[in-house]
Amino acid sequence: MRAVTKDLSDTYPRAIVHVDGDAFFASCEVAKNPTLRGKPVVVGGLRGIAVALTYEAKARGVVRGMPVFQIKKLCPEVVILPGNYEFYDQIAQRMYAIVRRYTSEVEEYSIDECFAELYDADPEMIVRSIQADLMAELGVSFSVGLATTKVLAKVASKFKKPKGLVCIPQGAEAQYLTDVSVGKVWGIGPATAQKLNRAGVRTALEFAALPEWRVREGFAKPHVDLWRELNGEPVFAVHSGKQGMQKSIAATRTFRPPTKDKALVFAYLVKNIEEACRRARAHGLEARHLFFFLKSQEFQYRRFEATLVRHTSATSAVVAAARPLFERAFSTDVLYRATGVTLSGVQPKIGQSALFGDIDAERENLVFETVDQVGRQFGAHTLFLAPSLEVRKGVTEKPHFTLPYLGEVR
DNA sequence: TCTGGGGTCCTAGGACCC
DNA sequence: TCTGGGGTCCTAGGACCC
Repeated sequence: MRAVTKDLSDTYPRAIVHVDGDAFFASCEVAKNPTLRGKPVVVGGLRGIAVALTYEAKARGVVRGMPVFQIKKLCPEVVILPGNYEFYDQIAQRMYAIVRRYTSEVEEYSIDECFAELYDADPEMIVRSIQADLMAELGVSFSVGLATTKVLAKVASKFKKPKGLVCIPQGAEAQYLTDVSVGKVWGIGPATAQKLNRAGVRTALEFAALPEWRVREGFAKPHVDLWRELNGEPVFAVHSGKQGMQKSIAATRTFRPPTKDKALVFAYLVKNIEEACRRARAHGLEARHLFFFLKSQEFQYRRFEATLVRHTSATSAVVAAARPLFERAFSTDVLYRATGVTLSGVQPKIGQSALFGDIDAERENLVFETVDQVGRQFGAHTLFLAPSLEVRKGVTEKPHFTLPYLGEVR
């Protein structure tokens, strides 16, 4: 224990916190349904593989990415749940709000993580309090790390999961980095880990101990930045507010089997556009640029982009921009396996007054507000554009009717 | 694993200009 | 122009993260 009278500005010239959910999706399910507590619980995602699992499931040998049928064989008593991202997002919003009670500098890094910067005299006491509040109010446990940089705070929060509370004051870095393999450091992926291993660097401490000139000579800027952060020099800022704003919205889908059918490929593309626009509207965002790609069975990409006539989140406007590009892009002798779309140049939707006079925009907005309302009431994608009908074979037929800007709708 | 889906950032190299 | 050395802007794609 350090003497309580010690001046903490020496130990934390900057106090960066990282808060990280423990088995987050699975924990949320347990918080919602307490009878699951203590049981092996798995949240399954696409195509029936585990995307999150409780520590009880982990203890029985279940791992992320394991197919559901295999999990059931391994552990018949396991509870498998489909996953409810909207609910997890609600818990995440409450998590951010709790951390904001202690500082306004909060970066919403992902659905189960945030960074924050503290300016208090005793940051170690504050992080204990944050962690206790999260546990008490959400019923979900978080691991919390405190250090002098973002990269070190990440090391700290990961150091003792679950329910870990690890503080790395200035000067104590080495003891925490010595057992961390270099590939586990935030920002070092497989390619760089391999390169470092070939150079004889295996742990985070060995990387941090390299002389600066070697790092600058052998690596690009991102890894020089990491090296500096591991050595306690703050490079990465905590991005709160506008800086943290989302810059693009993407929707991509691989289809099986791959196809040469032009109408079908276009239908998938329209479906992706619908999805991206729906999410943009849900977040009150509008986009200025459209990017899309067609991906062949050989993983060759053809990319296209267009600037939209104005900032918009109207599906019809985006489809209208995409259609002529698609017509030119599509090749009849290529086998396609996926399409994807990205809306970029994203900004919050401007108010009615600023749009005053733009009748087209007003009407489009109105139409899609209706679409979203119907979606909320009857399930997303109850209404959709006629071209994407191709991908909905097998869906029960509904009476169809026509709406302005949407064309034929079912 | 024969290769999911949603994001961000950086860099190498070509085109173009002086 | 038989051609040196820059800047700048753009794009394709790599690398990484959750």
